[in-house]
Amino acid sequence: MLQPVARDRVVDVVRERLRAAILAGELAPGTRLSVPELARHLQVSRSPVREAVLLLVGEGLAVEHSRRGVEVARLNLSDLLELYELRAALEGLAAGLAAERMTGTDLAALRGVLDAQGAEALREAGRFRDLDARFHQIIVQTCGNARLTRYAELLAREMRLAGSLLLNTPAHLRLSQEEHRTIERALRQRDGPAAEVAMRAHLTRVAQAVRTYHTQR
Amino acid sequence: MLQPVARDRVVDVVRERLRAAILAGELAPGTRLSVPELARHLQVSRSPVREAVLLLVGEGLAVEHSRRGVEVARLNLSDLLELYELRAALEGLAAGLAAERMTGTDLAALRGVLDAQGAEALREAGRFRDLDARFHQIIVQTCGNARLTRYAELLAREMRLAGSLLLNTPAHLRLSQEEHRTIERALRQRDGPAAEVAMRAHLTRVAQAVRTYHTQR
DNA sequence: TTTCAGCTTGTTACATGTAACACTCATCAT
DNA sequence: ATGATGAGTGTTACATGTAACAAGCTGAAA
Repeated sequence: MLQPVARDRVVDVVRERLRAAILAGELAPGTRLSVPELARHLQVSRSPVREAVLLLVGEGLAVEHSRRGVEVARLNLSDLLELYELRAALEGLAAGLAAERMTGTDLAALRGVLDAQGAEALREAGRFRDLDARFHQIIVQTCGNARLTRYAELLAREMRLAGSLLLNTPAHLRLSQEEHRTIERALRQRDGPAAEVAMRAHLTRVAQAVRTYHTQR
Repeated sequence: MLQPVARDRVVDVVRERLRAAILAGELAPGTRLSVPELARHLQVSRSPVREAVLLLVGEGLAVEHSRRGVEVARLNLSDLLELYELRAALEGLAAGLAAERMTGTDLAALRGVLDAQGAEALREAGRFRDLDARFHQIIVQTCGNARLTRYAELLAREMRLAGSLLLNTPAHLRLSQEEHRTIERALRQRDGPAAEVAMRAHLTRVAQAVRTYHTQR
């Protein structure tokens, strides 16, 4: 049985490109997303660009000012704390559910991420963050609740807009990795409640670290 | 200081109209949302209709089939259970936060809803459901986490698409009302943890009721 | 200097044109 | 009957036209 081909639509390509550009920081928070300009750059007409931009607004990566255009979302400290608060609830739930549903493949993938992080040591913060994101993604993708997966991924992505508000010091990364190991252990033992608690504790602890770091300074 | 006027854009009007029509059941789940047809009916051009339809997809009220149009979302039992599971986590968090932030006005509004439900008795299920929705809405709107508010409202709305899967018998409504009272009490006493637990228990209990009702039958 | 009308520029929001596509149904060969 | 084929219809996806609008600038009046 062949899959229907479904060639990518222009709007999908544009959406991916814009998303990638935003998350890579090429389109920094606050940058105006001018539809005609983007259309010129991407060599397509304005229609699919307009749609793609509106989709980004729906994803929380951009904000719309009625009749005055769209700009890349700017996150302040309280936005970031909001996001952690939400992620703690959602991913806690996801981890609890995932504990019961994870396949051997999933567990191996999780293990792979942790090992890669170990090997990577703390050489490059960017790569480390990617693995961190992958760790969380695997869990929310195996939780079995499609909407939960979707929202958790949206929140995790949106969070990347916080840029310099995120903590990248070796000490913080190491601690996170430690907590990830605890979560992975609970998942491996199929202990749902423990996984849930560990995940929630992890994210609330990070939130707390962010808060104290940025308010005492 | 005057507010900027910000006349409604056509796309906003259309979005509201379509949303209302879907939630009222005038556009039943599964109905195709043909952009040209809707544009003709609403006497506007296709552009704002197309945008509005895509926004509804983003809200979860409609689903898109690439190159084959959009239709009003159809929810089955497992979708509904997913939604309850998510709402339990999100609104549990919201209730816990709201306990600390509710103003006297908010508490009075909550009380008002409960009283109105009492007066309404169980005469009309539709009206009763509206008050039920309002109860939950007040709480998520006072939680202080804007994103949490937004997602919780989206989920509550989406749930209304489940139509006949929802339980409307007097016994169920009465039990829900009872649980609402418990939640309200915890909020009034500013007991965050109790409010959180009560809210989560309420929604998981309803989910359980829905599950058993529709699987044993 | 301050302020404000008027011009300029670029955009948004909406309208409309159209090629490619997806469905239906009838027709025809097997 | 069954399945392939092609016409016909309506749609999506993309392109483009344009009025109303927002923001910035300039220069004249206060």
